[in-house]
Amino acid sequence: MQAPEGLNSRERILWAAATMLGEDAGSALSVRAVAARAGVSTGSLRHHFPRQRELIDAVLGRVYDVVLRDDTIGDTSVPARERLLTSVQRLLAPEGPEIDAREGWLSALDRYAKPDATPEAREEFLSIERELRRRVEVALKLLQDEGSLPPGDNERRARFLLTVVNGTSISQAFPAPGSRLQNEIDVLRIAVDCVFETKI
Amino acid sequence: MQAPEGLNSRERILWAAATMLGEDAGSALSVRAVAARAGVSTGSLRHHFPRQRELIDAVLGRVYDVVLRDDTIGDTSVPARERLLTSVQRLLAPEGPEIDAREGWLSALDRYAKPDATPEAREEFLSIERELRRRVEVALKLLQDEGSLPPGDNERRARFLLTVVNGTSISQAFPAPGSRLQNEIDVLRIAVDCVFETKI
DNA sequence: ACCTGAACACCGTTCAAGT
DNA sequence: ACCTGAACACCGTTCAAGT
Repeated sequence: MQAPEGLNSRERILWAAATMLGEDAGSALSVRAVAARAGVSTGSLRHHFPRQRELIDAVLGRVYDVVLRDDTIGDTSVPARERLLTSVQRLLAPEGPEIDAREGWLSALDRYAKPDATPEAREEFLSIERELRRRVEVALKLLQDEGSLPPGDNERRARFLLTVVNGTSISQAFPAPGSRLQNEIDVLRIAVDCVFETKI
Repeated sequence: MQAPEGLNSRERILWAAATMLGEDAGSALSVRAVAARAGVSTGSLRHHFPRQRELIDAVLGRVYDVVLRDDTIGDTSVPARERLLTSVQRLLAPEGPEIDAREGWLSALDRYAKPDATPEAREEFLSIERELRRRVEVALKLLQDEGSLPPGDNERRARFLLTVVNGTSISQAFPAPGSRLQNEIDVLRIAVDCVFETKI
């Protein structure tokens, strides 16, 4: 596979990395692999993205922009609590054609949580987490500006909510007998209530 | 540093790996580093531990034999909130200088979350989770009987707290730059506050 | 069986050199 | 500014060869 013509190097690199994210779990975003698919040298890649993490952050930022574009966090006809709940639920199971099940949080976890995972894989996981936390924080700020959420430390709140999402994803990974989905939504609801009701 | 004499190669390797776990997070367990400290060749290391994961599993298995026992949940001289916090913290990170909960959790996830994991392995993971949830529930009941915790659904509370613990363990597994431990305790504290302050 | 060390195929990063 | 490709210092794994 080769990058489409008419794109500058930076765009070709991002395109190459994005296509590789969609492929099977084994294909990590190595400098050489991305550079080859983009049709540029490793040096050029490094010129645009001095560290590997910057490349990964850039491509994930773009991918998540597409996936989470239609966020209904601003729909004031729905109670703020429900909107936040929907928002964090979405982090748990991203939908849409660009991201199939492989790219979901669970597979990311499965892919990166191995003891012998490379430091690069861990970096990639961390940048996904950063991106998600950023989005939760944006949602919280919106609700706060709107007056629906009491003033508080949104960075701390976001960290808390994302931790609960993480924990819920483990429950998803190991479905227990019984109505698991219900349990998971229930736990998320507790966390959202916590954000609204306790002083954080 | 060099491995103590009078140990066979396998033991020297495990000793070397164990000492490296105790050092700062940056020092990964690379084949060459462990072999060098153990005073053996990489080939010898590979003879005893054909894959890197087997080495890591082996050293963690040994290290995890040292686990917590004394639970101070009943010590009424300490505020109930602090006792619950300590209790759930303990689930997360069994203490001791040589223990690294991070790697332990990772290897657990790897063992049980793989697609080709046996049903027995998943069952084992689920039973560990059940056991932990049971412990949390017992702690909650104790605090409730004592009058420190408002009446509520302890089963639901326990499920919530364990989910947070799970999520926190992911954060531990992928330590972000900054004071990670502080952040994790902070998140647990929010969850414990939530249990005490909101109606669950 | 146990051990050696070279070799292989990767990795991220750096850098002198070109345009 | 943008790009090249070699070089450096790592990785885990394999393997013919020794004892």
